[in-house]
Parts: sequence; structure tokens; C-alpha cells
Amino acid sequence: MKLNNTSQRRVLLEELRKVDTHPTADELYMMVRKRLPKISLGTVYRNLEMLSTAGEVAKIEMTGKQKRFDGRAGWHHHLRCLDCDAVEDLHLPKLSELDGILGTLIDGELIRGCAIEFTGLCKKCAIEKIQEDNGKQELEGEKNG
Amino acid sequence: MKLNNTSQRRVLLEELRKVDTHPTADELYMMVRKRLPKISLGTVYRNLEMLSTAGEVAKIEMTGKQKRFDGRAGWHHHLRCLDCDAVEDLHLPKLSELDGILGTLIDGELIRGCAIEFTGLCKKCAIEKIQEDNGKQELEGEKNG
DNA sequence: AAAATAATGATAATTGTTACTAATAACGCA
DNA sequence: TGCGTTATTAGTAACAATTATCATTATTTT
Repeated sequence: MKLNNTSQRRVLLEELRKVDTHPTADELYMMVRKRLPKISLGTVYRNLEMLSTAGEVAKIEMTGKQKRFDGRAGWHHHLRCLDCDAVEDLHLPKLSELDGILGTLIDGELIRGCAIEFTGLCKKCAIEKIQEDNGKQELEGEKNG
Repeated sequence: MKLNNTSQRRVLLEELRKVDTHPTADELYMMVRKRLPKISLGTVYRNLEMLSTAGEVAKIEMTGKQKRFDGRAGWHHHLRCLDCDAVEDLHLPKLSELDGILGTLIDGELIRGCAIEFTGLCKKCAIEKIQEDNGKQELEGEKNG
């Protein structure tokens, strides 16, 4: 496959690599339109598809209804927020232990690859939740004190 | 949530638990229609959704475009076939090692759950591939002998 | 059995994505 | 630099999977 160097493709890739939020195609569409107001949503979809088969970006297609895209194509783990559905990168020492086992599993004949999606709270929602809990504790304290 | 005991729901669950193929909603629709010809596709979707939030069945929503459903809700691993897109259960000793690590990861505050999809060849396609390879080898043998 | 609630079939609407088209832009080479 | 070839585009239609709507019917509760 030969990929020509079009402004649409270049700007799309630049915008995607600017953020670490793993945007969906329509989010990317909004982002790119600030620089290329005439770009079409179809172009965004088409290029994301081509860039991901070319290995330039990673396509994250998991439990959500929309696909998400990651400007950094190397292997790493993602967490989907149970509250706001955002997808963020996950970096934990224990994950390399996990990758070790996955490596031996995928080395075999049967298994060729594997996709993982962790679920939990993203940073933003985790902080909000802590603040909420503190609020409740204060109320409890007033009641009981 | 209160689930009434309707024939549609009962038959749907029975048919789903008969097989180990992780059917999609429309496959299930075909299966159930043999016993309840007047059932509506919407009813199938609605009930699969309710049964899965009730924990009676498992919803497998991963890389494929269609959701799949599993009559056995307990935790186990799945493999999606790279050739035919089928989803089958995966049972390997090494997977319990994997589950050990996943358990400690999910025990923490940050991560609440995790979905894994392995990719490879299902039994059927793996056998077909072996037969193909044997065929090629025979041809090679004829050429070189 | 009557009232209250839940579920159904049929169909319309929605959503995310892909396919199509004629027009335009990028590329490779003389 | 100009010209033919090929790739890409914007715009829109088509698509497939899923969800919502709603009047009617079934199930449960009282």
C-alpha cells in the first residue's frame, strides 16, 4: 500500500499524536476541522483505517460502541472509565508481569494475539469520587458529632 | 429488576445454554424461531440485554462488529478465530497463572475489571490449515522426489 | 377477578461505519 | 516543467447492528 502525503492525512496524524485521549473518529473530525474546515468525516474514517493497517496508529476496538484511536502504536494497556467511558493509558509495574505471561501464551501455536481492556475509574472520575466521599464523611461527622 | 417468566425468555435462555458457540443476537433469533416462530428480533435483543445485566448470561462485546452471548456466565477466556470470526472457549493450564495476576491487579483500587480476547485459529480452522499444509508438503515431495 | 406491572410484536429511528461518485490533488517520469 | 497515472477527496447515500416507540397482550400482585 502506498500512502500519499496529503494535508488531510498529515494533519489528522498530527492532531491524533498531540493528545493522549484516544479519541473516536468523530472527535478527531472535530479536532481536525479547526485546521481543515472542509475535511469530510469519511476522509477521517478512511485515513484512520489506512494508518492503522499501516501500523502508524493503533485502533482500539473493544467494549464501547465506538472505535477509538491511539497515536502511539506500540503495545501498552488501556483502562476504560466505568463512569465517563474515557479510555486512558495504564502504566503499572505489575502489568509487565502480566505481559510476561501473555508473551509465553502467544508464543504457542494456538494463540496469536490478545486484546485486553481494563475497566475502572479514570483519573478525573477517581478524583471526583474521592471528593464526593470526603463530602459525605463530613456530613456524617456533623450528624454524629 | 424483576424478570417475568415468559416463554420467549425461557426458550431464549434454553437455546443459548444448549450450545457452546457464543451466538450473535440474530443467530439466536434464528434458533429460537424454530420453537417460537412469531418472536420478534427486538424481543431477543431486549431479553439478552436484561439477562446479561441480571448475570444469567454473559455479553461478549469485543473486536467483532456484532455482540455475542454466552450462556455460561462464569469467568472464562475466549478465543476469536482470525479466519472465520467464530468465538470459542479457551481452556489452558497457563490461563490460571494469568488469572492469578489479573486477580491481584483487580484487587487494587484503580482497576475494577478486565476483558480479554485472544485471537488465533478455532479448532475447525486449525484442522483445515493442517490439512492444507499436509497437501502442500505432498506436492513438494512429488516435485523434489 | 381486577388492577398493576411487565413484556411483546411490529416497525420506525438511531448510530457508527462503509461504499460510491465525480472532481481534485499528488506522484513519477520524460 | 508538463503529462499521464494513480491515489485521495468531499459529499452523500447505503448499510448493518442495535435501540426506541407504542398499542396490545401476558404475567404477576392484590
